[in-house]
Amino acid sequence: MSDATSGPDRRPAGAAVLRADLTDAIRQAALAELIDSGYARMSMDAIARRAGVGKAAIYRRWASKEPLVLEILTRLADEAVPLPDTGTLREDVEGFVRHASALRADPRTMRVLTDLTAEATRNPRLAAAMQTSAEQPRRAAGARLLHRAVDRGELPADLDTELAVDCLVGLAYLRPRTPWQPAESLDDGITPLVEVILAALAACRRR
Amino acid sequence: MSDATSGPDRRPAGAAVLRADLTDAIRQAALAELIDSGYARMSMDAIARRAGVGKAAIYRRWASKEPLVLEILTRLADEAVPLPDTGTLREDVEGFVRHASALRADPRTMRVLTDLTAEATRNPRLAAAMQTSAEQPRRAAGARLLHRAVDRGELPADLDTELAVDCLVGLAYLRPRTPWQPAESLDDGITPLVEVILAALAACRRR
DNA sequence: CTACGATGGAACACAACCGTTCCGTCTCAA
DNA sequence: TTGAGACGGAACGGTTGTGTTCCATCGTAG
Repeated sequence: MSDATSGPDRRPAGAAVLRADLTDAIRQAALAELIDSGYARMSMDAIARRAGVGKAAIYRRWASKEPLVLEILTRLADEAVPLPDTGTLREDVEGFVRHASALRADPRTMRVLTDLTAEATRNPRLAAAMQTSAEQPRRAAGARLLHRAVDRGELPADLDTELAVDCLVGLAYLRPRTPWQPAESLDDGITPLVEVILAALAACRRR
Repeated sequence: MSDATSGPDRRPAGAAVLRADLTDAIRQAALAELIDSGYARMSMDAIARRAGVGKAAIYRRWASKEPLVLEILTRLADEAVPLPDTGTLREDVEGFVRHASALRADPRTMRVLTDLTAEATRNPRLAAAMQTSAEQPRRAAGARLLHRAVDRGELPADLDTELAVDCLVGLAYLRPRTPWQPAESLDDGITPLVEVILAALAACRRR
């Protein structure tokens, strides 16, 4: 079948091309299903139904659920991580914490995040994608934020960057990882938390 | 059927009682399935197969998968949280961190933890059970540890306990929540982490 | 204009799971 | 000794999912 049209004069053929709008509708429906049902429970039938397409249209583009989800995850990650750069460590940290608590306030994000984290436990490809797409950009943003502070002399020159990033990310994203119950208006609690983070960062010295 | 044997002289009947060893075998098999497949994918058939019992034996004890898992979770939680009490804050914290990093080193625990966390996003009963069984005991242990330190004067009297518990639990369990990749021998990294936690705790003052 | 090929929709065969129901057997409280 | 009832095992009907295949239709590159 592969060379059915081959011959002395290969006519590369007429038209009919994957419609980009459908490709997009499928991606959107898949994300919605992922949010509603989670990775394990989401079904190709439901995606097709939701997108208003035939299942064939999906399988023409992706071999199965996994590559579809991986692509969605990668695309989501490409939406940049806003990196605060206010000129002072305190305000940068505050921006970082605010962004984290905004994540927590969004149940859709929470579901996808915890869901894929769990799934990554059993799926190495997904784990790699999560690390690349979710963890690394945030750690990188944190690291840049810290380096600037070191340059300004707001943090010790012998800062243990790895440990400091752990602390920054860990404390800022602490609550987003425990989905039990309502996103209390963290605005109240942000200032003391920033204070604590600053104290912790100052203690992250090498050796 | 409920009063088929009722009458003037209700004979409370003969014998045949749920066999405790089977009940236990089922619980064990269910936990194994939960670890291997996760909540969403685990099936009653697989549990029965694994336990070497008929499905009827399971449904005689639990109405469905949910109450079965809830019971298992509750029982696991009853295995006490070891609460270090060494007499100094530093050593208590170190014990706390060690226990957390031991959890991370155990892939079975990691899978169940992340899995049920994700599931809790969609199942309020499970969320409540997780909070009661997983979160509260650890927070309570942390709070007691902190109160002792305050009494000894190792922490300020106006300690914001809630925030401090957040920091302690958050920093100690940071890595256990991101399952990507190998449990690096945290023994190396424990001392600096303890140092950071101590600094953070000291900064958790009220107002 | 033409014909290539993607389209939505439907149906396919196959598998897994659920929760129930039926067996014939065996255990144990009364 | 008796009989209520739990036991393993098997099968049930119904539902849901997967990935494939067929169709008549329609948009479009050549």
